[in-house]
Amino acid sequence: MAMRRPKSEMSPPASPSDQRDAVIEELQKGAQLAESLRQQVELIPELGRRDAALANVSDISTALASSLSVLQSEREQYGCSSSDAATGHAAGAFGGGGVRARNGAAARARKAKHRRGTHGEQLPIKEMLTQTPENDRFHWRKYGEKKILNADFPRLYYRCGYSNEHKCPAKKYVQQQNKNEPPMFMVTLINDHRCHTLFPAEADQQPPPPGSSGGANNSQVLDFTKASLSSAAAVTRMKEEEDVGAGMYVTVPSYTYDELYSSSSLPLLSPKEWEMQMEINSLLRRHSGDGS
DNA sequence: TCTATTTGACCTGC
DNA sequence: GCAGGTCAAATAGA
Repeated sequence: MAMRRPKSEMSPPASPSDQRDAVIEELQKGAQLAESLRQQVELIPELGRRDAALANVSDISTALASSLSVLQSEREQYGCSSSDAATGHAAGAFGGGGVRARNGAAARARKAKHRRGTHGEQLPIKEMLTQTPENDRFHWRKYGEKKILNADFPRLYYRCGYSNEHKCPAKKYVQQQNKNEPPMFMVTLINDHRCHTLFPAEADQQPPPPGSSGGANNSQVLDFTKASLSSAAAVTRMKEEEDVGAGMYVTVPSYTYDELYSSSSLPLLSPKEWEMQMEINSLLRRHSGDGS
């Protein structure tokens, strides 16, 4: 599946390094917004809501840090400025920068291997650092675990839970990066899902496809989609969001407040918190849409 | 009984 | 030959 990046949304011509610097700058602004949001969220009196909101903010920060990290590695790859203190600082502030640097060689080797398909074509790969590797709305089935050289933690291998019945090629590698509380995980997604149509609004009332996890004991089956989202609008928006973010894996919801929270199982943000999160999302969306 | 997970063996690319 | 990725039999749990 080809990356979707409408040309009509592209920025006016600019050198790649200029565009990259602009994106870095905007991401840093986003990081500052996320930090402001975190401070506000900490004032929420209800413990449950506060923790849930903090987790959301943490995810946003992680996505931003991951994006910054990707851009920084691109800079190095293209021989631009050898160091970027601001970027490094921002990434480090979220706890992922150093870890990523330490495992950079392994990641590059992994990427190089997977970019070649059976006929030498490049495979779509997305990487991100996150504290919640399971929370990406898809249904995954674990098929392997491997101790990786010079890594403190084993790598876990997942494939789409509908890989058989719908020939969905999506795979996901998850590797814990540190012993922090909560720990950070490097998530590598390979291939796009072809099973989007499995999650229409009515999916809530339908049993899983034949042969799938009808009686899942679900200790490792990661399926948040059907439980989390029930409105057709939200599901449609989710897919649009994935399309926009395909080039730079930043999965941040962009539904309206009422739309998403009409479903019951998601942690709640106040309208004000929601507004701030949407502002961050628009930054991310703008640059994932026109960045190169 | 059925389905998912675990884990050692095997395969593949470098 | 090594390391990473995948397979598949054994196992666990609902």
